[in-house]
Amino acid sequence: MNYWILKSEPEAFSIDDLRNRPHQTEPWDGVRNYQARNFLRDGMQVGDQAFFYHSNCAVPGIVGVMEVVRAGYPDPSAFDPRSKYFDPRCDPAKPVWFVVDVCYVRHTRRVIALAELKAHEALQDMALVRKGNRLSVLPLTEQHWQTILAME
DNA sequence: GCCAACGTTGGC
DNA sequence: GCCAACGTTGGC
Repeated sequence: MNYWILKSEPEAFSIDDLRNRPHQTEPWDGVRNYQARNFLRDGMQVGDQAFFYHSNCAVPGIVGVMEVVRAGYPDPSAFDPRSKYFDPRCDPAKPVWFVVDVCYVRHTRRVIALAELKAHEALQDMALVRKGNRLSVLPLTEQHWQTILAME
């Protein structure tokens, strides 16, 4: 069992959007960063738990919990000319970008704001709170996971 | 809207 | 392989 943080701008795709999807499940698409891609392709497994993080909004922070229900497979949006994530350099025979399917589990009881995460002593070594971090897919230790859950 | 951080691109 | 230019992310 692994733990993750997945970031999304709520104006593009929010925790409510995920809850409202058929089967409350959605491919986590559009990731175009190689390090994040590696986590999607090689790291994430069915049953892994992930926090949903709202970025680039009034109160950035953790808003919910998801579960990985399908492990890494090629990101269809990379091959779709109508998608905003279309990557014309990509060959379906040699996929570069990957997704996992995530399923909505629940909202956290409240937004656990980035400012609180930054202030928590036990989370100082978490990648999310380190300066300049821009990765949209981040691994978490089980200790970080439990610490954050206890902040609800 | 500003800007720091960081990734990517492409000339050389 | 270096590095300047440029684009993007995302907090504030």
